[in-house]
Amino acid sequence: MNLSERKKKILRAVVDRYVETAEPVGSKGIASMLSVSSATVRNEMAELENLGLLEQPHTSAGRVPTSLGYRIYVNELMEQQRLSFEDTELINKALRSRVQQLDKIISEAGRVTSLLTNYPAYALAVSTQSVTITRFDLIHVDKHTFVIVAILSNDSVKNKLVHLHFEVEADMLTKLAATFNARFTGIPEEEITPILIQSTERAVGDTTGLVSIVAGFAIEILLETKSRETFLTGTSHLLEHPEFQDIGKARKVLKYLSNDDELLKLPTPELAGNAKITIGPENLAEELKDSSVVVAKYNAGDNLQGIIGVVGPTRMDYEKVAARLSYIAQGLSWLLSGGFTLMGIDDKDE
Amino acid sequence: MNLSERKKKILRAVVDRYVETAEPVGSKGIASMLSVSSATVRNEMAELENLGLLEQPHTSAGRVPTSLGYRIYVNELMEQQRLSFEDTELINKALRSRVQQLDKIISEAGRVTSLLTNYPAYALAVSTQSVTITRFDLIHVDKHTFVIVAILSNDSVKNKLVHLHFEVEADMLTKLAATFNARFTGIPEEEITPILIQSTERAVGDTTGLVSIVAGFAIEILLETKSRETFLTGTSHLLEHPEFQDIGKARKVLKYLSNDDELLKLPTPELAGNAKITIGPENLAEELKDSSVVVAKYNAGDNLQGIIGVVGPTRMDYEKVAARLSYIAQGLSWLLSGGFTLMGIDDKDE
DNA sequence: TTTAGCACTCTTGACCTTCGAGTGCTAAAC
DNA sequence: GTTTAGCACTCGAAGGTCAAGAGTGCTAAA
Repeated sequence: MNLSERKKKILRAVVDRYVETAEPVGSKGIASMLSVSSATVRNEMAELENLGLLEQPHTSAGRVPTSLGYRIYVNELMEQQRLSFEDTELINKALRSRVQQLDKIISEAGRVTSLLTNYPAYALAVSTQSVTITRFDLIHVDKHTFVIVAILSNDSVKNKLVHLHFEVEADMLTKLAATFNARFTGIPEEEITPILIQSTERAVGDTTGLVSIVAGFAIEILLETKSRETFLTGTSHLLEHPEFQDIGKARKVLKYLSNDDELLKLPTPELAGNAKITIGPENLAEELKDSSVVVAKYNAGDNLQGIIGVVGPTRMDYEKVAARLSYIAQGLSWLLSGGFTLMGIDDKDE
Repeated sequence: MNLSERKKKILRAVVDRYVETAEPVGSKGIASMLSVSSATVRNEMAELENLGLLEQPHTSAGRVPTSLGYRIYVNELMEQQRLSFEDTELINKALRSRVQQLDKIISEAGRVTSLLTNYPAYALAVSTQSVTITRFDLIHVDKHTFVIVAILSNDSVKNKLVHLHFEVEADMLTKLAATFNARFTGIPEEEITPILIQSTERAVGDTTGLVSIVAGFAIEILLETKSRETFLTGTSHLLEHPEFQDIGKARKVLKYLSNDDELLKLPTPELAGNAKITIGPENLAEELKDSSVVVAKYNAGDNLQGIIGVVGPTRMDYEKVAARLSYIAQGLSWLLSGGFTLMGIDDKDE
């Protein structure tokens, strides 16, 4: 869109002021900022309204940006904001927490996102590639107990402690592990069929159900890694914003966000680190037609990537939110894919 | 409290009706149920009001139960409700889901609780006893890779895949595991000191940092099991109830619930399975003085117990909520402490 | 092209009125 | 002594009116 410099300034001023005050902005306030008269501003505003960038809630009110107006603002007027030192420190600290479990880190990232933006935040982890088991180990603990350890193709490791009501020898477990390594590695969940299980039972001469136990575990963890994890935090922030004083609206959005399946359908940016902004009616979901979504992608190793995002009214400080989100996503990418640390060693900085 | 039969009937009727309609109940409606005149009911109601069990929002309105009124209702008038077949089936199905990870089961229990009660639900898992590691195994995967497996005193198993930038022999890992089993088992996190780590390094002649890696992992998981897990679901349900049409109230409660630390302070029932009800001002938290909390405890083995609960307005169908919550808590206890199943075998009923 | 001036529009909040549900009280009935 | 019919009374909810004020569009002058 080709706007004169003055129109750009006015649009920018309207957006900034409306974001701050949540009230329609009149020509007078803007006029003083540009040192022109209010009448001039009114004329310009009328043209911006014709272009579909501004609108009036009613004839005798000030102007409010339309979603198209926000779009222009985001595409052409917005600048890359630098984060304050306090903000980056807060983010770094949250991400550098001691517990290094994947889902803890991700949910923590969601928490800090919500904290820094004052909007509800969600965080997703999505595996992009089908996972298989690359190795089985069976550890004999005592006569009635052993541990199944499975190493997955995405380098995560899963385990389960099994109590038996019959006895089992370490030798038997070693043999069984070898068989599983021969027959059950490198195959997806769908190929672990009852037929395979039965033929394996015959092969090792198992009548106790041991094979079923281990195979069942294999199925379970493969299914589990397929499933996506979602975290939602800071929902109460939604109610702080005047556009959600209408309980009905707030409820609609909150309900939508509580549904994990819907969260997975939300927009996804192509590039990691860069924030993607979806404004009002640009959202596919009916429930979000009045809301905006800002998301950023992070990479967590070859097999996993994820999204963090916030949801709020279209009247949102896109500059600030996008900057924070990008930073957090970049931090996550770094932490999860490259920045391996020797645990317990480099955290003397607490 | 010693009430005449008729007063009990009237109190019960007022509570039931108010729970249903959310509007102050007048003498007329009650009168028809007891086949007396409205004037009689009015007299009785006036006495109930003197006793502090009912109150009027304003002079010319019907009556509403006070928190004391609800308390009497819960203590003396409420009956044990049986769940419908549909409800029990729904609960069973949710708890019997395929993925058997502990936190998944617990969060799922929260989800179904919220679904069945139409209130926000929370679920906590609290370990009651200090956990130690009972056994280490180090599995050699390839020259640069191995897996640490630690079995804990509460029968859970933790692991981590470690990539090294130097090479390591299987023999070394075997030796290291033996050392850790000798020195690091049965001790709490506080006793894994830098001094212990250094002396262990000298004992096995480790200059590569391997000992630090394994010890760091031990510290991490011991810290992690100490931390409590909380899950909150169904927050949007709160907004469905007329007492939370006031955004300010809703926000206060939602914000309170979003704080994990606060959730841990909520009331705890003594007996597993039995629901405990805390009404309005009985709650210690200022934020919940207008709300009620119903909680039930479940046991999950010797070392772990937890709470599931719902939060809603004092105008709550305590009978229904308490029954559902007890059932879910009992189901969880059974599932997590006793009812071991051979995974992947007994779920043909899907 | 910009600006001062002015009539016009529309929301907001204050204030009033009406309506009706429900009450408390009194006196009569059982 | 208890119950009930009757009636005056109270108070909130809903709707209507009105004045104030913010902001606009338009016109005509600078």
